[in-house]
Amino acid sequence: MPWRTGPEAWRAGERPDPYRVWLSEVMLQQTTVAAVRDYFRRFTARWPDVHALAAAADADVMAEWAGLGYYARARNLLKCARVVSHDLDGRFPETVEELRKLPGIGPYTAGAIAAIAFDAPAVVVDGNVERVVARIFAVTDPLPGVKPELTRLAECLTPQERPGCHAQAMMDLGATICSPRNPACGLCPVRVDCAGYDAGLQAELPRKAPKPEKPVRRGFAYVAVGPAGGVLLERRPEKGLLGGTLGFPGSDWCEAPDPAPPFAADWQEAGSLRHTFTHFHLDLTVMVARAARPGMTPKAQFRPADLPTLMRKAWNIAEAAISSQQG
DNA sequence: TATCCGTGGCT
DNA sequence: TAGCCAAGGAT
Repeated sequence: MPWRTGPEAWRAGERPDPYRVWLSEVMLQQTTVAAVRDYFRRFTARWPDVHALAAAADADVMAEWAGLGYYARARNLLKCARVVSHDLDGRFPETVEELRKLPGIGPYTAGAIAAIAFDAPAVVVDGNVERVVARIFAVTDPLPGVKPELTRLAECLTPQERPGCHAQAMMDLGATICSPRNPACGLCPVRVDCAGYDAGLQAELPRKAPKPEKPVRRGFAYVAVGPAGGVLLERRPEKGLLGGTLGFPGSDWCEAPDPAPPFAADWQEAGSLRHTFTHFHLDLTVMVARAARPGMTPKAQFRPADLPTLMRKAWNIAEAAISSQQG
């Protein structure tokens, strides 16, 4: 993501490709640059422009996104690519208002695309900017309630001149020097204007409302392996947790689930794992059986990397159990 | 306005 | 190593 490495990439006057800006900003929602980098490279290599992505099969995009999380982003990414490709002649809108109408583009992403790709005077407020602004103005009220105030203050700082450069600089400052813990105030170019630093509050801003604790749910997953090494997979419903991703059949996830084998077989317990989602912990018991079933994915076409992380963990446990059974 | 969405890195 | 933490959009 060249335009995220610093202002050098577009100081010469060239603008980054809106398709790449959009793709990277969607990937960067709730996700670090380090986690995104390889995914971005693979997506742009495989689908170099919005028309190519719009023409991709849903399953291919979901497989390429596997492991990155928040799978609604991948579904909305495809919807958005198809609108831009088919209805907008492959051109992304240049205003925040029009960008906001596209699937998966909210206030932050619309502002980021407008500012970075089109150098529009958009107000771009992500978590980094919220932190920088809270510190500069020593805002002590907690998020998320104080977010509108932080947005207003960020707006005051946005210049008419080179707004894209400013947006980029604010996010870079937050991502590097003005970090969540142990901010490097000694290196900070705006320390002399920072009320948070003056008050000695920089490390504890922005304040956040306490989060509710996560309940523990339990569940069973069933990994059936055929004589030739095929596995039984199913695609999850479009909506809800891990929506649209591939996985193993299983039980409900709740406080006390009933076992729910997809068919009768000699199911053996292979092990269990804990996986933490946004709002609960899941203790998953992995069951395995040797069995031939119609509709199995052949061994040669099964790539664990195409699964979301939870199911990849389940596969690792199942595979270890099966290979030790074989001796 | 509140709740639902994953993951990986850090401590 | 287990828990904590960071961080946008949709509904």
